Amino acid sequence: MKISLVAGDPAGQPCADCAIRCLSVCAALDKAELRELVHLGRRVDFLSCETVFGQEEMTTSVYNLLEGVMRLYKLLPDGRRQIVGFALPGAFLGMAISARHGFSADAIGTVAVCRFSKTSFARFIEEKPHLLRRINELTILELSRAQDHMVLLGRRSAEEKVATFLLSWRDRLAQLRGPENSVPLPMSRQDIADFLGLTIETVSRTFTKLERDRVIGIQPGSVCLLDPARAEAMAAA
Amino acid sequence: MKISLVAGDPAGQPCADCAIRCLSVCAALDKAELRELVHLGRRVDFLSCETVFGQEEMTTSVYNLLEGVMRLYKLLPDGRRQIVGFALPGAFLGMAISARHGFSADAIGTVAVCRFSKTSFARFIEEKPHLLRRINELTILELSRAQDHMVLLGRRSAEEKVATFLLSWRDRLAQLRGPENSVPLPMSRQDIADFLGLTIETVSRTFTKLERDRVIGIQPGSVCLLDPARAEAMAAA
DNA sequence: CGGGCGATTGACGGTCATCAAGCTGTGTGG
DNA sequence: CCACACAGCTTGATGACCGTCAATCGCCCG
Repeated sequence: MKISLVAGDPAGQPCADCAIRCLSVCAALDKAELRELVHLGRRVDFLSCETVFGQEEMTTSVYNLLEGVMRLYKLLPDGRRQIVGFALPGAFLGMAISARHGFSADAIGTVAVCRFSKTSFARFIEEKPHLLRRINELTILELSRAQDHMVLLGRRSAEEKVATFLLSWRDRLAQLRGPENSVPLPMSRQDIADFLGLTIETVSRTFTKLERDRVIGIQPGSVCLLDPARAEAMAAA
Repeated sequence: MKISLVAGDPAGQPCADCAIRCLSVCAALDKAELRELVHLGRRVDFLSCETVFGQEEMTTSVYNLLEGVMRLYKLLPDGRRQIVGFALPGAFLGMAISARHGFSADAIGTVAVCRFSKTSFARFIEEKPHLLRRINELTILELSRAQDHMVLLGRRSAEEKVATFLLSWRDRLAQLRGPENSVPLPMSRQDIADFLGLTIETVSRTFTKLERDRVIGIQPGSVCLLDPARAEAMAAA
């Protein structure tokens, strides 16, 4: 299952005809700036489950996600995992105050990123308020998603969690590929569980319950939203 | 219970000798810029439990918290509440992409803020990359706190939640007022419960359990960390 | 003294985690 | 072509943790 949109030629003009430019941080740049940026960044590909960067590693690079989906997660010392988000093409990752990454990021399916050295990107950014503003906007958007997710984790039942997840994942995909009632789920049940603060068994049971109630249809690698209205009602806003 | 640090004279020079300037977004500004900013902002005071801004209200202003503590929370249609954070002096609130606030903010105890009209502040910010960078840093810090909190909400037990909360709240206060084993808790048990994704009863029971175990001492309006090491162990990193 | 609010404590039950078994689809090798 | 293995997912039985409901306490203030 690939969520990918085709990105620019890895060799030739990575930026000029980059398919996700309009979504990404680069949307803020003009042609001259893009030409400058080409020399700083480098396309890197990752296979499924490979780690792009790990929690506590030094933050040497920043990343622009071109194709694929990534899971961003934090681990507790005893191995419990919380996925703090899924990244889609256009996401800008690796910005951190501290010298070390606060979470790990790895590929769900194959992934392509544009990697920049943190220092050269920081130099590039200086005195480019429009780019800074764009980065700030993305950060605020991420923060707002995080706040929504706190409500989900702290105050919603298992059923509400699953319904909310399916709807908001559908909406995020719709922004990339247009509206669609079939919702691809490239991540595993375990990933979904670790995102929603549940166990894999509860996620599985809730999926089958939603299917019995004719709210969704379960297919390998995706679900179909048969009754979006009921799903919205279950999500309880 | 007041966490306040004295802020500048509301009449005279609100910025020049503002006690929290070094903590706030204004730390990025030089004297000339501060003089300019004085005319844009206006000090506003709030009584306990008054609302500074509400979820879904238009974002007409941005706020710099000068004194006091605020709770930031989201409500579900059925009234369930999740507190997404507590704001301390130096916090910069009200930045949002959307035209409406994503959460409500109200005063815990008396509060003083510096209020700016969003549009005039936006104009002031233009072409001030150093200020923009400072705002971005605060946003990233907030995002990082949100991610930590997602782990707490999704993957920690009640006891771990409470222990983690007490330690991290102590650490935040320490940044303002210096280290201290007595931890003021200006917020109610209900606030703590809604922050930790628990009920008030569970919070109360967990507090008394920690007291029985000689980890904390409970006083009206604060707790004393008797055994910080044990607390750290219970928090499980 | 009485009212009221916040916090605490207790009894009980439900939701979801845990443990364990079975299922399904895919790839592999005989 | 089929047996087998394996991983991911589903299903079932059981119980713990924490939510719910209710009573009580402590304190402040009128």
